[in-house]
Amino acid sequence: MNESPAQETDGSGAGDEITETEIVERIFEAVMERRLAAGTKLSESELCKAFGVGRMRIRRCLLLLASREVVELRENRGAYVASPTPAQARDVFEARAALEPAIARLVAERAGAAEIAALERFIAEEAAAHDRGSRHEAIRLSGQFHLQLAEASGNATLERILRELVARSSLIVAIYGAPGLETCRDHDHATLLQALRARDGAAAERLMAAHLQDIAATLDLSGRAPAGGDLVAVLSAR
Amino acid sequence: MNESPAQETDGSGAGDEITETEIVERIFEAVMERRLAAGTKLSESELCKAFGVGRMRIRRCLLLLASREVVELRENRGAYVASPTPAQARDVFEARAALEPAIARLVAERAGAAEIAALERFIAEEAAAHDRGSRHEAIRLSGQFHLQLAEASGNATLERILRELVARSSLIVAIYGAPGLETCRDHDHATLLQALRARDGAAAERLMAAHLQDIAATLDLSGRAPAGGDLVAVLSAR
DNA sequence: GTTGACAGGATTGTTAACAATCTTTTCCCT
DNA sequence: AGGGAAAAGATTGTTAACAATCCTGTCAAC
Repeated sequence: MNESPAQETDGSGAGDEITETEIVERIFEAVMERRLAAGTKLSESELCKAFGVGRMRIRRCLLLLASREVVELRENRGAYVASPTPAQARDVFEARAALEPAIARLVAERAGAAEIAALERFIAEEAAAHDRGSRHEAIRLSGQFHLQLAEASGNATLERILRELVARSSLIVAIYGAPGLETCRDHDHATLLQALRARDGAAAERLMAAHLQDIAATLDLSGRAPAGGDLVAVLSAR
Repeated sequence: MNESPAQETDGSGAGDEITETEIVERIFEAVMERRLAAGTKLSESELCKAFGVGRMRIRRCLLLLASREVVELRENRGAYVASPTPAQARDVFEARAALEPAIARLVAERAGAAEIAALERFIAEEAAAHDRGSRHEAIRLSGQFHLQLAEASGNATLERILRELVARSSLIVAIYGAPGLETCRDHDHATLLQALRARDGAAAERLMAAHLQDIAATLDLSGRAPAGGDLVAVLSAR
């Protein structure tokens, strides 16, 4: 119902080529910022037009996105933005609970002053967006903070893994989260940053664990998956 | 120099189709079992013949393997089994240090008796292979134990992530490990299993962390990456 | 004898057409 | 009028040919 999911800003000019990595990144961002909702169909021809590339390139991108479970590939049906099941939602937050406290500790112990300063600017933006009431911006920055932290850890593998988990978390919170609580509490981020500034790895680890648990606690995973779920179960429930 | 890297056992019969997931899995296993060494070229035509599928299918598989950094795709040069750099090696073991203790705790707290029994059988096989002196078998089972543990955690996301990390670890140990210490000490695995049987999550977590640290300690990451590395640096070193 | 360029062969990357499947519309029958 | 089957259209999956790049072996020049 919206316009093209992740459109080019330059009007299909015969300018420079876009890299497949950039396309994947663009779709990742669109998912994280909630411009692409779970279950949205990603038609090949539309994506070709949107990015101005051939079909093969798009198919490669969709395969890459599917390998990270951000999109779902259905046989002869096409690509759809993933709709995580309750079990998958639990898996994702369990994985984050394992990874992110360790990441926070790494950052506290080894990140440079410049990187921590960058995180501080980030939090300032986040708070400003929140006060300003720009919901999309707040959601974007909230997720981005976690990614920025992973980047500051200096571990490319952890960063890549977390990118996947954060994108999927965005879908999960949209589906199972309480309405209105779609962003991390910026206070949590600020407190965590204090521990980082103090180089207190143990505190950073603990605060991140608590922060993730708070987020997971706002989810209601009791029901069945809404999108793509069992229709008869949904209808027979009332 | 060897025969085909991961050959079909049924002689190219017009039997049943092989799935792309299975091809990826076969190559993953070949890497984990050291039948495919770091830097080995994976030519498309050879893989097509080996698995009896078209080129497109193979290219998709190579892209999936590249997305997990198990193979490296060089522009116009083809696909090669990845040769992790020292920095990547550090990243991989840092990620494992974050994930696997948490996995061990999950298994201790929630795995069924049947799954723990399966792990016990595994360790028995491992010890037998080790005593028997069948090195390949020992390496295979040693890595497989960690995967089996992830599977027993009941978390599909953690399992998938760890599969990637274990495969890459196999390459890393082959490159940077001390010769002869290419397998986990089976005693570590046995001790860990005791903690799992006792449902002692904290102990399992601690033992796994120590186990991974032991493995990482046997690596020598001081030099440059041998395969694909900077040749002048290697030569000017002596 | 060694170095450089050049041509031939092989391999990878891309494009386009074709085949198969799914979705939607239309039309006929009850 | 409602339901269902069949055809038309659209979308995805696959195959094959083409173009571009790289590697190898040969030959000439210094």
